[in-house]
Amino acid sequence: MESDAVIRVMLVDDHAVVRAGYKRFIETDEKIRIVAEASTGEEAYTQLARIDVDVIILDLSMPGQGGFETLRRIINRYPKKKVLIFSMHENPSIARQALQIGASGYLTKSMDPEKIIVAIHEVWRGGTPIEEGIAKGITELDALGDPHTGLLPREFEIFLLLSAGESVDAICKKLNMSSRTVFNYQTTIRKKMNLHTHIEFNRYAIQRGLIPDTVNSY
Amino acid sequence: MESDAVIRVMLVDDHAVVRAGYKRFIETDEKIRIVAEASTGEEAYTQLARIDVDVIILDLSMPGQGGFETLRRIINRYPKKKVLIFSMHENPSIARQALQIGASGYLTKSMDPEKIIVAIHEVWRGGTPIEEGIAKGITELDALGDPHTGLLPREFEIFLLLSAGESVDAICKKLNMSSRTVFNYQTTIRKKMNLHTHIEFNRYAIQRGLIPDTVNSY
DNA sequence: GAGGAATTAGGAGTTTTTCCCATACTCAGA
DNA sequence: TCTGAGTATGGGAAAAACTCCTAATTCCTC
Repeated sequence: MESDAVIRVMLVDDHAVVRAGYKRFIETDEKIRIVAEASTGEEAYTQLARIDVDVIILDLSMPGQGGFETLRRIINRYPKKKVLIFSMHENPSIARQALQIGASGYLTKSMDPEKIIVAIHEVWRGGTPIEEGIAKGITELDALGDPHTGLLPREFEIFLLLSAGESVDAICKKLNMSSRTVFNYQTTIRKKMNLHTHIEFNRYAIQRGLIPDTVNSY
Repeated sequence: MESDAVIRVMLVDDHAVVRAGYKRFIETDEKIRIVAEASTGEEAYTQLARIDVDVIILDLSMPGQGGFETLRRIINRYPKKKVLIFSMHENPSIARQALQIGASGYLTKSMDPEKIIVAIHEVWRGGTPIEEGIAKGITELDALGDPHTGLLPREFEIFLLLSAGESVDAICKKLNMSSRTVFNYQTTIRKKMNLHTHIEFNRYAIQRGLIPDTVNSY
């Protein structure tokens, strides 16, 4: 990787409008070229087999197999590639989990557009650009130790899905795993967090901003 | 309003990157001009006092006073202005609510970028552009009516308890009845109301104010 | 490359839930 | 008073959801 080579970037975001938007923006830097785009995790994964990219810019909230699962698979199969999370979630717990899985950076959609370009360069140099507010939040979280911070990455992921009201069936389809596994995760989550019903899951998650409040947040 | 005048548009979206993105895109149509931008509802409202705009493109999910509240205020103070909702939520009941408050259209971020421009023109001509899938969902919702009015008194009572997060066990103790009975009620409620999980029970009940919102009520 | 953490899942048993009844009570109207 | 529609209650049997224990596999780290 020579320092003056062009960085080949893939954009993964399910909102075509949004993607089209920041694509133009990013391309104003001539050291960066968008060589691939995808609107689902599956599509992204397929494209990676054909197209050689350096940095993947990944939105976490996507239909189908979600952003976390996509991240996990990409990291697994292509450990050398840099995945830069570009999410609308301002939540440190989410960022923390993504970084733990192996993301190389975490940006939010509310940040200054200019900084995305800077971050792409930084990530390609081996850095880990994280939005300031988020970074601060993560260290605070680490200091506090909420019950959910004791969950393993996979447990946390399943916890979020359950909290959002997804059925075990839907989850095991989404993550391609046996229902037994999901049931087992559910049980350990219940024990670790001392939450009993799905409604309690939901309340907990909403209270900490881990999922949006479907009832009131619009 | 002459038909060949330029349409003055304001963008309200808390994600700067996203806004910057579709701003460029929309401006490729020379009949439309972005004359104002805001990243919060409050900011949008303030700007409206100074800047004359025809169409407001409003994202629903925003921090602070949410999108709904912003919509309500704008409609209230400036009933002549067209507000076009541009949301990532594919949910018909959300769209229904927004239109009921007075929005002039509902688009989602997953739709084809080209169509936004078409929709802006349509809204300015007095139309009500609504994404196809969403429109279909709304008519389905309207056809259904308020499902909980079809519950028998006892069913409704148990529905409320379940919605509040009480377990079947707790309910059968509280009401002095066999757990089988409560289970049976639960099943018929699920069928009558077409709600599957307890989280859905909870959301439904909170949305209609049938129970207090434990998460946000303090 | 041994040890530990994380992920996945099977077996076996328990609990919850559905589905299809049956019974009993109430109350309005013939 | 009888009748029948609507409501309230729950049993039996089967299915689905769930728990708990154990184990294989991979992956990471020292």
